[in-house]
Amino acid sequence: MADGDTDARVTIRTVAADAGVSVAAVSKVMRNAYGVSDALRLKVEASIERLGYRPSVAARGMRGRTFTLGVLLVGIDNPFLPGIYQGIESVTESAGYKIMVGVGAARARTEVSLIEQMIDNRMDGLILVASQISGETMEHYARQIPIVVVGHHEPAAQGYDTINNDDQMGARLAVQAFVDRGHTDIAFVTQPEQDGDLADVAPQREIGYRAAMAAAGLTTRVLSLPSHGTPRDAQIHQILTAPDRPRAIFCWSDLDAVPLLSTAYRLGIRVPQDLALIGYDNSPVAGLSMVDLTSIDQDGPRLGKLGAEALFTRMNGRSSPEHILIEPKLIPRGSI
Amino acid sequence: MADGDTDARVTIRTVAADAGVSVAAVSKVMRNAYGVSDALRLKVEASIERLGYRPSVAARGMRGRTFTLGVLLVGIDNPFLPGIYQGIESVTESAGYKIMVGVGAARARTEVSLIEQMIDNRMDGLILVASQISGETMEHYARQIPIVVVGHHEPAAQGYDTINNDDQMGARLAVQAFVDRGHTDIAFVTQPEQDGDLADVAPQREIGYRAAMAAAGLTTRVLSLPSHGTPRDAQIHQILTAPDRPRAIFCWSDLDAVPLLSTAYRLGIRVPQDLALIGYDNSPVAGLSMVDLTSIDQDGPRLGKLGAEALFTRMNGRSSPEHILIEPKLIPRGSI
DNA sequence: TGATTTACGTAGAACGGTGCACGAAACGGG
DNA sequence: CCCGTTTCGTGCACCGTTCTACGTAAATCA
Repeated sequence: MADGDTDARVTIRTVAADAGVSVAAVSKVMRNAYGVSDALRLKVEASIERLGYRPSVAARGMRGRTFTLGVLLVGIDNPFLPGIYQGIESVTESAGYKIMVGVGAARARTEVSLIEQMIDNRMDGLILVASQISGETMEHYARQIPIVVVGHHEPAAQGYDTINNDDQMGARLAVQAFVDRGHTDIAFVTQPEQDGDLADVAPQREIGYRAAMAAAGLTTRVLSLPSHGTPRDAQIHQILTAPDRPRAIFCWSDLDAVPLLSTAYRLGIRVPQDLALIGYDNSPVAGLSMVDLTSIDQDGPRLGKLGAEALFTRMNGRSSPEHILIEPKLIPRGSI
Repeated sequence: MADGDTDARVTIRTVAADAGVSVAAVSKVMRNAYGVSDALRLKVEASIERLGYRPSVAARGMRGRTFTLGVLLVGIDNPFLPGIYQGIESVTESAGYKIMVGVGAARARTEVSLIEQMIDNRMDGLILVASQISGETMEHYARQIPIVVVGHHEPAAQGYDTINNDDQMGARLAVQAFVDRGHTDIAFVTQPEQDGDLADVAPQREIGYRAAMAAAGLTTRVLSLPSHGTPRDAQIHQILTAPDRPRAIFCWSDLDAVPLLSTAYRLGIRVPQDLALIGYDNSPVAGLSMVDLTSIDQDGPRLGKLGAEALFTRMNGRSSPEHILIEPKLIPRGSI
């Protein structure tokens, strides 16, 4: 805590005057640049300490780096974000970088505006988590600032990197788990793709589901939960009360799998006897004993860590794209 | 989307040159300041549109306002934050302000550093949600930037505003609900206060609990979940397997009430027959049919909305502090 | 019609930093 | 002892805005 109660901002000039050196000298000490003697450094550091000086990120950003990274999250209530964030933070903290978060609310408009906001704040790099933005738009911004995308597939992207779990494999793991338990009537519940965008995780999981079902010689059945129109709860209710309700459901995300389970419970549908269920993301709720939902874990902390590391190498000049895929894992619980 | 593929940044000078006017004129148009003819405005706006110009927040911050607010959140996995955030956003969005979020990880050190980061980024105001920072430190920063605190009691604060639900009343509602159902053995489960700080919500709820118990002529019993040492799960396990396990528990937050319920379920303790439970925050999980946890709702969206509104009036010059308390509500469910 | 106001547009100095180019010592080799 | 290198520290031109002060032309008033 600064002991002074001075309201006037301490600037680099204040420090320079206090230490009896030039402004440039203080700047050099701050950036520990070349050409500073120990004597000078000590003097300046003493003044900085005494005055409680902090450089203005805004001013600094106009020429050099800000040592701030932007992280864009789809929302704030998505249970798989905390793990990723923590993974990112573990890397950036030790590197002395600060993080500012933008909350996208899953609307492309908002996300674009937040990306621009981050660029305008002169951040040094961006990590976009589960972004809804099109590959083309992304390339556009990637020319202005180093970008890494986590949780969105775009394997052909040139200007930025992508870090993902292998969603197709995750889907195969789920189908396989059902098949192993003798199921044949396995449906896939998903949210509809945004304007035909196969890059999102849900379509990827659907591809994996279809492939696995075909390999097992089973017929596919895809149920969609449109984001507009009837409320999500009603849609889920409809799926569960339909006369041809599937015996097993692989749900694209715990985000919908948990409400699905909750509704089943309310309807008196026994799980797993009447309905077997597998979700995706292995959210904390899935692990509660009264929920006990089998789910595919994609190791969020690892994704975040890899994302941050990729961003750093890119910020340090790498220009060839990097597209990493890690292996998901099935966490078996009582719902199958 | 800008159609050009120019990597060079479009600055105010580019626009000025393109429109054939001075830099100051463009600035005036941007801020719709006084002394701009329609002809000039049109010319400039056309250029802005054509070039896809966006002012640099960083540069702008060096003299005027940035139209950016900082929101500091305790964590990212806390279920009562989304509501508050949404409430804040509903106000700021229509006012044309952008939001940048800082994630504090419930560590005072990190929070302070994020506040400084936000000041250094020249944000126009700050909303701190459930911050752990001491009142004294807060006053210090409040002299540098308008601050509103949500979810932390400091009714005597001079330099900043606080917005809260009435945590003492919330606790009374919980105790009353138990008493109405004939309970007498009612314990309060809480996390220990950080360095004797009574300003936090948990101690406030404890005060309310003690008062309500005294009013009902019952003896209090407070069980603490220390954040260090044994893991949270083990502590909960211990409380539930103790020979003198309470018949009813009022838990300071759903954050702990849900795991409590989960462990009870695993141990075969029947709820509410063997154990009645009330949480706080009415998190989405509490409403799931297999959880069905009674909880105190504090109307997060309203807290957020009031917080943002208070911040705006403060940014517009109000200097007298404002301390708002709203009424919480009990949401009865199957756990009592 | 001349004086005064009003409206518009422009220079140019901030703002708080960075980083290049340069000069002055100090150093060291021949 | 002279001259080329280093090593330090400084002056100054940026970065992209805002905003005050000012000049000029048009409009209003007497």
